[in-house]
Amino acid sequence: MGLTQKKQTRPHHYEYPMVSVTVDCVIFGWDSDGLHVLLIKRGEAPHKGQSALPGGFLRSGNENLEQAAHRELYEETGVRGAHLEQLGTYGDPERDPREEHVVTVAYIALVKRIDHKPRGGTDASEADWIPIEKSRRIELAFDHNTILADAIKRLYGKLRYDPLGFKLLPNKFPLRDVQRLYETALGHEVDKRNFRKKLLEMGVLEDTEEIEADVRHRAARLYRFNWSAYRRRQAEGWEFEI
Amino acid sequence: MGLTQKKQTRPHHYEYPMVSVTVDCVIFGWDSDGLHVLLIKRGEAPHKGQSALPGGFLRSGNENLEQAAHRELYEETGVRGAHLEQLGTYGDPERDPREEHVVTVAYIALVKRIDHKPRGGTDASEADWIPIEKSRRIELAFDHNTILADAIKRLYGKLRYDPLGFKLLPNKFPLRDVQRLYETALGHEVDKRNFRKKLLEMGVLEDTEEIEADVRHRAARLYRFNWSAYRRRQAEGWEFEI
DNA sequence: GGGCGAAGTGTTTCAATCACACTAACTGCA
DNA sequence: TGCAGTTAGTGTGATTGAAACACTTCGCCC
Repeated sequence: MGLTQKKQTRPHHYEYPMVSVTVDCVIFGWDSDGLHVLLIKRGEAPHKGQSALPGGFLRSGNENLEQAAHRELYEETGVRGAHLEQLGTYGDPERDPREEHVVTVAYIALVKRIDHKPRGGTDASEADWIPIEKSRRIELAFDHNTILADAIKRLYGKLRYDPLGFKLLPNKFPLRDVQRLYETALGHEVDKRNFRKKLLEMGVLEDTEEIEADVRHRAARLYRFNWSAYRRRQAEGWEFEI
Repeated sequence: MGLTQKKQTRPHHYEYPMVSVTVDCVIFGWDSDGLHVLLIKRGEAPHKGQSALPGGFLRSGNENLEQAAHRELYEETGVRGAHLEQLGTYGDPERDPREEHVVTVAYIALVKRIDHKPRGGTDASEADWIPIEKSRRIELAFDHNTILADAIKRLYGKLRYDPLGFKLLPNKFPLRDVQRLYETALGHEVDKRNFRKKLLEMGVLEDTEEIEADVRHRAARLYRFNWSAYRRRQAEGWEFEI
């Protein structure tokens, strides 16, 4: 298909202005210092120089929405193969100052931060990991503050009954980090013993028999999330829940 | 704005074919004989004559997505003021056989069936309530089987922790109907005594002191869902859950 | 080797859930 | 009018899961 133009007949609604479709990504990353979101500085108008969610136009006819999200993710931030899920679609006619009506499909992306040092892409002059609470106070381009708030709400809500959090943590992690992530999502502290007991009794964490390095205190054991054990238990009717 | 054309500049992606945006609605309705979904028979190509979800093109520039969904709902089925929530967006280039790339934003609509006798609109030669399990076996136009399946899954999942079900039931209902609705959603039977106890202890149902009429057995008391009591409890941190 | 910081570990109490069966009310028909 | 049929309405005890709670172990650093 490539750059070939399709015939542009529009039988039902030729009387309405053109629509453009973009995809935007809310990219979450975790490190020992908390949950972060990846924001870019816009390199082009509109809102040039302002912080924004990475995203761009759908290459219509050539790709589906999820492919577009993966592509934009890579082009703007160098992130590949992230876990992606659709958040929602934002289509207020006034949400984008450009001439045409721009409807955007927002995705949540979860990446293991350790694998992804951000880099700017063509559209983005820079990309930076911003701590989640700080990100809420930055004035973003378009309606990206709304999208970001919706994404955080969705992520926090979903973590409780979906082991999505392990897409954020590195492959091997101490239980402490799992607990911190859940404390962030739940908005309150949890009891260490109860938390560890519950988590380990699920039977989906594997002890790697390794311990963390380069810490200046007693080193913790590292665990790994066993996705196939998880799917097996799930198939038997069990459900993950924190 | 109306029919005025906006200038059709497309700075970033002029090399790609035109995109059209539609909205489609999965309209759920309940009656004593179970959960139903409203389907239309398409009056126009493509897929003329085939069953489909009601929907149509976004009047770009003039309305936002939710307004479009409300409008299509009314135009095609006569349903007004339904509870609407966005389900997701489907954008595979091959999902619609028409020339342009048609991206559709799907909505879930919950209506009190008693208020809405279906009628066909301009695009639809007829609209009919179809029992939910039967609807899954009908071959629908476009990718509407996928959308319908996603909608059912979402509805069933959400009913458990959101009192959404009461948007489907009439204003006054016997507890039996609530139980039936939840049994449908959960996929298994529940114990009557435990169910009633849990529901009533929430303090969000009001006894109307009326009983149902025209039944050939002992008539049940009718209850009403008290939305303001619900919001009050919710504001105190309580959460609805079945 | 003593102090610091975080890891790791069980038991008891309390609250929620689950399992379970009979009587009451109304209708329709003989 | 009473009997059969159908659904409404009601409480208790057993089991399970959740919550509260504090001390010892380990390794590093000075």
